[in-house]
Amino acid sequence: MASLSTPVISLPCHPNSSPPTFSTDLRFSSHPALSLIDQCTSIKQLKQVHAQMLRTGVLFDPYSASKLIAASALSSFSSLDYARQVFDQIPQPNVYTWNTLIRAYASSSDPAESILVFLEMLDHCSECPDKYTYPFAIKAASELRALPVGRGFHGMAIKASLGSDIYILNSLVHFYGSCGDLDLARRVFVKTPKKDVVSWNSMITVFAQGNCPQEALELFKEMEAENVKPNDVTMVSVLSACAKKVDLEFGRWVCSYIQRNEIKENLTLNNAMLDMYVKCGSVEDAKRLFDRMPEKDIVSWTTMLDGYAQLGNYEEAWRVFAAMPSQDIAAWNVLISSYEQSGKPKEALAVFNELQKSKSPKPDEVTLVSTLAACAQLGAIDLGGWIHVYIKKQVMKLNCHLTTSLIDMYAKCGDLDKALEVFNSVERRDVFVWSAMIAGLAMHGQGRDALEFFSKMLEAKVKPNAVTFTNVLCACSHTGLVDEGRTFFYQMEPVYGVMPGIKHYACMVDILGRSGNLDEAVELIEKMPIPPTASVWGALLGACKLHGNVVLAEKACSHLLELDPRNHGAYVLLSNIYAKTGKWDEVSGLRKHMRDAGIKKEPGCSSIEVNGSVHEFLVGDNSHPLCKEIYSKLDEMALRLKSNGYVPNKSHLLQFVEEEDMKDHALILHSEKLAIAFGLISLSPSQPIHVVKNLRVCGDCHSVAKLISKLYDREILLRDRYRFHHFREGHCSCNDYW
DNA sequence: ATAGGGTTAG
Repeated sequence: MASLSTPVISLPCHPNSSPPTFSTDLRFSSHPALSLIDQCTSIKQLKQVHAQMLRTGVLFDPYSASKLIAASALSSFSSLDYARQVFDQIPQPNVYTWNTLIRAYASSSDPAESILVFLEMLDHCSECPDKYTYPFAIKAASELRALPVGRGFHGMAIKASLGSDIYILNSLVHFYGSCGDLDLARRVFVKTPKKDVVSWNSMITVFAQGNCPQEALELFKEMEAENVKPNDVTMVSVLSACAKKVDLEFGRWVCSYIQRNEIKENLTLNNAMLDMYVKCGSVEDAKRLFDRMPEKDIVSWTTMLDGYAQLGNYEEAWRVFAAMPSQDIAAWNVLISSYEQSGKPKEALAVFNELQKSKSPKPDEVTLVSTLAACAQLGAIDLGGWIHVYIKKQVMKLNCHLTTSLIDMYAKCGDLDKALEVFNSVERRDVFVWSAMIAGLAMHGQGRDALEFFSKMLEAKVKPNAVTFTNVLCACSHTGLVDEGRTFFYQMEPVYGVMPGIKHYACMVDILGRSGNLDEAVELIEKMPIPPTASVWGALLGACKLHGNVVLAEKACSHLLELDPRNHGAYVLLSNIYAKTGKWDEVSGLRKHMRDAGIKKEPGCSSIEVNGSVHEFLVGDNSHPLCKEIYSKLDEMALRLKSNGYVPNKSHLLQFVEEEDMKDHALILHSEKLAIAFGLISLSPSQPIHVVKNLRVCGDCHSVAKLISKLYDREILLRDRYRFHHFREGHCSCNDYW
């Protein structure tokens, strides 16, 4: 195509002067090819127009060429690569042509290319970037969240005397906001001399998306006071702020404001209203609006679907799913993630299976993140590993979200080595990747390694957040690292600027209490700047139980029951304390109250994955198809245990268990024992037995598992609500500290 | 003659 650099066909009415200038040649602007560009509906048609433009020489007019490039770059049927080819055929692209390409890349999936084209332009274009170039280039920097790059553009614009162009200033507000620097965004906004409605919209959007919904709403009021008339875009951001604040009352007011002020209701605005209603929990308001919307798209349907799913109304959610015009991957994702997040991981996996069967749409990264989280909950390592292979096969790039999910899944499924392998294999590690790895080590009782990773994280200049500290303190608690825990806790705010939240306090009470520093734990609770929650008193109660402190346990129980009146464990424990101390009136009073209020124990449930399917067992369960075999295995286990000197352990001073549970019979039927028996039957001797329990493992089951691991020479991995127990040769990885 | 800002899933 070398001949294309000089036209082979002479141009119609082309001036004879050389070199030719193509700038504002109106003879081309009415060329029939130009109106054809807008009518193209396929790449084939576009190529025909392209050929015609080449033949007639119209392509060498920069304005016409820009139109072709814009059509190639922005239409759904074309590709930017094609636009780039067109661009490379233009002998002397002018600033318009460059701008068109920079603009197209800025809003493409590869905004970095926009920056590269900008740099190319500096080298190859005789004209300087102008007031149109900067907003596009800044947009690319926003997409990339490339703070230094955008700051560079800001400086260049000022040098080019474009520093007070309102278009550039508005783009900069948006840019600094999307880089997370709300302060710089605000400074540009404040310094904008004649703010237009877009200036206000940009700043309101920055606040709404930057987790400052209150500031967004205040700025909206300020805008009103300044008599700037808001438009539909303003209202979309204001509604998004209401949704973030979960402020239904103000959200409803905004909807009536829109009608009173005759702001035109387009599809996007209606969708934002829908989203606000759904996020504020009023699916009824959403439904009323949905029914009167003149136009609906996939976003409207997905928002309704989300609304029902979030409220746990799956019947209605599935109805919406079936009724929507097409089920894109986002719709599937809503179902999978809402099941996963509401503690229904089996249902989440069932939906994922359906999706696999339906062949299309293809799972995306969000699907895999939610599905991996469901695998992690269930301990379903076979499916989790399958997804890992799937990611590799699809040559999907492991971004930080997926990396975090894989590490979390492998750690929670008991394969810490695989988790470390994933961690070591990636280049980019953000704070969530590091935190997940620290949590993984912590739950496997490797507290010292967890702290080692924490210091490596600091060396890598990754700033720890509240989640990191929860995991670090958790590591200290599981390994009994009291001094380290105390140090980190008191360094959080002054050294790392992370305010200790309720979880950190609960963790710290746990660390102190568990290690016997009950007085210090109580002192910490008394000095808390935020009111203690049930989890804080629960941690203290657990410590009292461990150290047999009846007086403090009674105090912790009454606080706990005040905050969580349906806490079964606290009632049982309190009534056992009363029984031990002879306060029989209190005992019967408590028992009556529990009966009347219908306070029941959360049933213990253990699951085990065998050959890719998950089997669940409840206490004394006899619903499994292999029930007979399981129970005869249990009898055999009981015999072997007894002949090895095992005596059921039922004599703690403070127990969370009720009288009826204390018989040998009930103990042997605890769900984890059923699952272990099933594992012994159905897995080969070399396969470790992975069991996941929803509650904390009881002391008796813990000693039984230790003995079984020795007597049957099997590895047992038991994950309870708080951590892992890795039983091997009669020992547990928790060293009986849990 | 041309071009800047907004909503939905972790």
